[in-house]
Amino acid sequence: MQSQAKPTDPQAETAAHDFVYRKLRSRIIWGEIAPGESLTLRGIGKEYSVSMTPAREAVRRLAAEGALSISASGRVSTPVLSNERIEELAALRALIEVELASRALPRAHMALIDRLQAINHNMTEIVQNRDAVGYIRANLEFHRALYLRAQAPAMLALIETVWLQMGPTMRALYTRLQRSEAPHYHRLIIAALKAGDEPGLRLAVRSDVTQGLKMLAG
Amino acid sequence: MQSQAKPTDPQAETAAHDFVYRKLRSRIIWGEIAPGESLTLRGIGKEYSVSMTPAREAVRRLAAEGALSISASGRVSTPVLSNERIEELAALRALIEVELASRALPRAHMALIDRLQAINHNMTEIVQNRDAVGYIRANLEFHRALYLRAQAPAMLALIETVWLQMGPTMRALYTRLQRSEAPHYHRLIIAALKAGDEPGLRLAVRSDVTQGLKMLAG
DNA sequence: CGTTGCTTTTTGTGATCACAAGCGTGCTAT
DNA sequence: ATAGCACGCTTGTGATCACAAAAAGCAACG
Repeated sequence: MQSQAKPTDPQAETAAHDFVYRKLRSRIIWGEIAPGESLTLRGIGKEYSVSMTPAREAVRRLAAEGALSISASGRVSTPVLSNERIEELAALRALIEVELASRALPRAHMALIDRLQAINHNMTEIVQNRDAVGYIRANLEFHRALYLRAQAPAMLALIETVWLQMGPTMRALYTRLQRSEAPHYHRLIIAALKAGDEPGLRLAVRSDVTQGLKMLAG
Repeated sequence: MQSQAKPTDPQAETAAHDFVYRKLRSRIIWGEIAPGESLTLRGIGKEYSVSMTPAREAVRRLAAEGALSISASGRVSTPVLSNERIEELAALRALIEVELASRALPRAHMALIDRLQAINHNMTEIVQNRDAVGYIRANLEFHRALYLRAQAPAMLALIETVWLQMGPTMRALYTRLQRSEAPHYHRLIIAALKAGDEPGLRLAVRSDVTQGLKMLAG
């Protein structure tokens, strides 16, 4: 029995390809998939109970965002980043995130600062549990919460594609590193926000973003 | 008679979906399609003699890059940008292109400067012919030639997606504007390159990129 | 004359299939 | 024992179809 097309909704709940896209995207951006790990369309389809068609569309979309790489023969895998590429992506993060933070600063209310502090507090616990995925997840949540205040959707979308590209590599980096404490630059960010200190905020964000890179080079 | 699959090559020449993607991408980035213009999968397929499948994949890829927007019901059209979004995209151009130019500077040979001058010279002719598409095309060629020297593929890829998003709107802007001369900031860029003047180069690029925006606001 | 209702057409979505290339495995020959 | 080759399985690609929803065209009514 082939029930053809979507049995119930068109894309009211969310289309199948979009559902698969979101699921995969989360796994990638949170570093749940190792760099260079390969995926198959049929495998993805089976995992989410859809046919190859929506799986293919989700994969194409992610590939367009740099979250997946497709070989010449069409094989799908998470990208393995060279050191040069990591440096570039970190530079992009520094460039764009500093701008976002700067734009968010005048709009930062107390509620935002409270939320950032709460997230940051959670991170100290996560770190003690040696939970790399949880760490990345909370870290992104921290940055996203801040940048949302910038009211700059295009910039936010762009920086998220950069995060996406770094996802698998970040996980490899963090598990190798085993941090012992929450990022202390986050506290500098919060302090600068409280003080309304723009230069300090820019520096703190830039430092936080490029800090991981130094460990890689060292 | 259904000849199923690709009759000759797998993706040796380039897969059908990739072919369609490239064609559409060119048309969009050069401003050959007006903002808000709508496309259909069957129409695209017919235009390039392929079925809906590769057309759909090309469209998804372009949508992921922001070159096309897809309505809640799945309808495909070129995006209509709000003024706020244009300002954001221009800010992103300024941010990233200044960085790219800066990285290209130490690598800029005489051959590059000659090429930039040649492109710029062509633009004066194109302007007199009132050829908006040709203008955008040459302008992008100018910038791309410069940024290629930066040896920063991730940054270049990112900025190209920004250009893509602005494509249709740029055309609307330039036809409305009817420039009378080639962009004079290009000459400042070339001069700064020759002199090895980094601050001057950064300022010239930033001015060139944000100049179009001012006309919009005025 | 405009508006509301229904019917027809258009359009995107997802499943399925045939096909070809990739890739690995195991066998054979030297 | 190792190198080369052939076979089979895996995997991506593209065409086609059935379906549902949205859009457009059309008619009848206020």
